[in-house]
Amino acid sequence: MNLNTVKEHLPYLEDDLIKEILKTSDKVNIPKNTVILKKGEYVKVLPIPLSGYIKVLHQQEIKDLLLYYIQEGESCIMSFSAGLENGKSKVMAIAGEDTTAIIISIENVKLWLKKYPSINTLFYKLYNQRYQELLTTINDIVFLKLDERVYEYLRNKLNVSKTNSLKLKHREIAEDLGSSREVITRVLKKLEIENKIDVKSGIIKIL
Amino acid sequence: MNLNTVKEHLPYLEDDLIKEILKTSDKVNIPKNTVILKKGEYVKVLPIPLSGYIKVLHQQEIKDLLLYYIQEGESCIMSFSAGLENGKSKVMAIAGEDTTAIIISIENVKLWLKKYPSINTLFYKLYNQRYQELLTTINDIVFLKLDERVYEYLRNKLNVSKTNSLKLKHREIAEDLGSSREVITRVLKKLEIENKIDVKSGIIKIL
DNA sequence: GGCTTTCAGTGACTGTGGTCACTATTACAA
DNA sequence: TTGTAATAGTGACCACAGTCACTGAAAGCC
Repeated sequence: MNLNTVKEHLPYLEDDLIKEILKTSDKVNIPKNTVILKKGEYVKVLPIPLSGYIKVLHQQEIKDLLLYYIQEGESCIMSFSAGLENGKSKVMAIAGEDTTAIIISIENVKLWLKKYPSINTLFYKLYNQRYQELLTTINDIVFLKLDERVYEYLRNKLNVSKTNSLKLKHREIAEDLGSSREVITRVLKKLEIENKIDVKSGIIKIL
Repeated sequence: MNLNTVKEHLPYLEDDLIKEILKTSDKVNIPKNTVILKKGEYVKVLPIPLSGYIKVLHQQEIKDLLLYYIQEGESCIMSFSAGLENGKSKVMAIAGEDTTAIIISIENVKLWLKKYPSINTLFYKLYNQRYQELLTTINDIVFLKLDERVYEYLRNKLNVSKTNSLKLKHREIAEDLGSSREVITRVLKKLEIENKIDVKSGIIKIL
């Protein structure tokens, strides 16, 4: 892994900092569906995906709810603040597909915050982005009906996975949206009849 | 307004910074229900309440939805990031009661970020707090039934207003929760029957 | 006092989406 | 190929909460 590869994903950071990140951090492969962080765990590291993406879920006893995706060059900034205060995570993070990521220790981030103030700018940017995404999530939940929510979910997922079709189990969609399988089946059928999506042998396309 | 008064509310900041805040920022009185920031407006100042509180709402065409309160010594950190990037606000801020606040210009904050790195720590703390509150809000919306949501809303409101009873119109509750008046009437009656609250001539107490 | 406006209370009705119970289909391994 | 598990599809049912159309009660004002 060289400087330019990382720079491509993290254009906001200065070279010295990237060098230091490379020196002290590991690059790891995370298979799809690996749990990276559980609710209640102490946050000790910060993963930054270079390929693939990470799903961040709100975790309740019974149901989960997808909050947002962490994509290339981003980071779960929210667990970072938890990390800074030695706090426990309130969310769960799972690899959405096979993902390669840089793993940075919170301790190092603390050092870099002092040495490289530019990192603050990046963090504020990321905070802002996450906040926007959370607002969108709230908006969808409160104001959209389930069929619209499913549609938005599919569009978003297509965007994040950089493909033009999705192979998803109804079960998965239901879990991400905090709904139930049968209902998703119904909704998908409805969307198909309305010519908003196309489903052929389990592969969903948006029209 | 002297250094100690402010220090009391903002214990994380160093004296020099507080002095500079005092020198360059105004203290203003904001009457209840004054709109401080609308959705879509550019964020130019950062209000920090010294007494009273500010309600932050998600604003949709028809309905609003209460996101959280900004209390003494806190700040709407989320509009701050919007401010940093010259962005527009995604939320609406209203004085929840008669409020006194320090008004800091974003331009000054930008300067101070470089001069006083300690402000970053404070901001991360606040970011984290807002994030937690948003998560709680999402949680309540998705997983709680309306009666439980109303109950949590009342408890929270009591906390924020530092009183032990609330004089609220059903209308107001409905607006904050994105529901409708009649439904709130029904729910309050139910909560009363269940001995969770007590309502006497429009004044609500929690039991 | 009466008059008007605002707020609260109530019953009837409805749509959405969650649950249950079951069948049909597909995928895959022995 | 057949058996088994996983996934999808479907109809019946129901609870929650939103809407409508009112009536009743309080509050404010001349």
